[in-house]
Amino acid sequence: MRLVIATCSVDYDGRLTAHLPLAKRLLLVKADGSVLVHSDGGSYKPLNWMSPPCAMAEVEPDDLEAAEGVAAVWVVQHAKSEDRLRVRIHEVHHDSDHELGVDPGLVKDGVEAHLQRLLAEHITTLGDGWTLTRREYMTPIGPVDILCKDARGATVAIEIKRRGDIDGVEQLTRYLELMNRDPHLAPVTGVFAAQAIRPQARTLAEDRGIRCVVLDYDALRGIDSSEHRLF
Amino acid sequence: MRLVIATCSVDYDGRLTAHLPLAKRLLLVKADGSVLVHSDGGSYKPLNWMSPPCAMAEVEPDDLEAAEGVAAVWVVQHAKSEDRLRVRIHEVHHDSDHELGVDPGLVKDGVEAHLQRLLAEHITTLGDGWTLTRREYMTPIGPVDILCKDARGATVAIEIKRRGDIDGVEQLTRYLELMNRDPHLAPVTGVFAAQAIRPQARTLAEDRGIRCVVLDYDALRGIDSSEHRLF
DNA sequence: ATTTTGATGTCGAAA
DNA sequence: TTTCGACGTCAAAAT
Repeated sequence: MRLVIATCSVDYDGRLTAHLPLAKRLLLVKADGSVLVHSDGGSYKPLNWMSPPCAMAEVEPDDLEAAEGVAAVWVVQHAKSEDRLRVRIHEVHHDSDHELGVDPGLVKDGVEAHLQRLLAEHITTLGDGWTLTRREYMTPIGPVDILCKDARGATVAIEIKRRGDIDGVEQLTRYLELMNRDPHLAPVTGVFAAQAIRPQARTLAEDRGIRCVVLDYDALRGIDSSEHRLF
Repeated sequence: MRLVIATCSVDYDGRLTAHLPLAKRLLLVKADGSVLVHSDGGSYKPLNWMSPPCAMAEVEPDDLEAAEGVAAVWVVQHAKSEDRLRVRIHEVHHDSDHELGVDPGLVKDGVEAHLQRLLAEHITTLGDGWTLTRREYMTPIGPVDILCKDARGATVAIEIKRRGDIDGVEQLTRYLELMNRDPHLAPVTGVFAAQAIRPQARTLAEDRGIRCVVLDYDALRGIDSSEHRLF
């Protein structure tokens, strides 16, 4: 990985045409030849870039560029398309190279899916005598996370979110409206379960007669006997 | 902008939970406090990151971390949510700081918009006697780029793309189907106009009776008297 | 290999 | 401020 801080202008031509006026920026050249142009702000998206597979070549500035003070020109050409990037470097403030090796990669915990599985396996945490009917119960407008029955045998639909927000309550409400129109299922009550429930979401849910449950991920995981240290 | 090459592990906790095992990576700290973690490959998207507004604080490793060889810990906390990033640094291989200043920002040439304006102003390039009805003609499923009439007075819908691809033909087809169900408009024919049209897209379009037109941007701009060197 | 779907999407414009 | 759609979307899963 090569890191260059340089005063430069950049032109991209491909699916669109874009231009970056002369300014001081970070140029990041990765081992696969891809190039990122970053400014000191904004989001993680570079101002301009070239994705792999591509090749970076340093060429001599032409007469016009030389006259404008361009010291070096990078041409980055995509291998499979006509996309290309032209970086005109006026001044280099920093230039260093670093050997990084292959990255082991990101591990994403599917928290919502995991919560659903844990809660389904321990449905009695919602109340004694509760029984699981099924997970991912399909309806015409999408799957209900968990369908179960309470101690009295009444049907309950559960919506699970990592963060309990208004839109999750709205989603559960739509399911409940639909299911309560089905005489085989009605009456169906709702449970809104999340690791954290925002006050507005709680207010809305309770106003609609939906019970709110805050899930303790670690506690659920703790009582899960099948959890024998997977990683 | 601070550039650090370090052997580190990273944990993100927020909308999801994610973990990066110990490896040598680039840590990029921007002036606004945002942090990007990049490996030497992949796309322009970092392995992990924190978007502004956020604050980065360097804290002492706890006993457990110290025992594992952690030399320093960065905690990056988002200002408006519970999202946080924890970077455990084992070894620093490079650390440099650079003053970049404010970036003048990206200039995107709105080529498609420009093409639309130019073609609307020179609609007769499609045929003598053709007349413009309007640009951005609204339908319930979106705006038709240009609506016009041919020499015989029949309505024509034009879809304009920089690159003529299958999906552009599908889009125009949807418009034509809809408009031809309207007795006030029907019959409506279609023109698919682009700077370059892929063979598959041309085949599909012509199979559906849609005329394909390759636009010459420079020629259209050349005949445009209003184009008096804007930049 | 191709299509569809989700994203810590991001980003900008319109309402 | 919120909503909506497009993106140089990208990337993974499903077909």
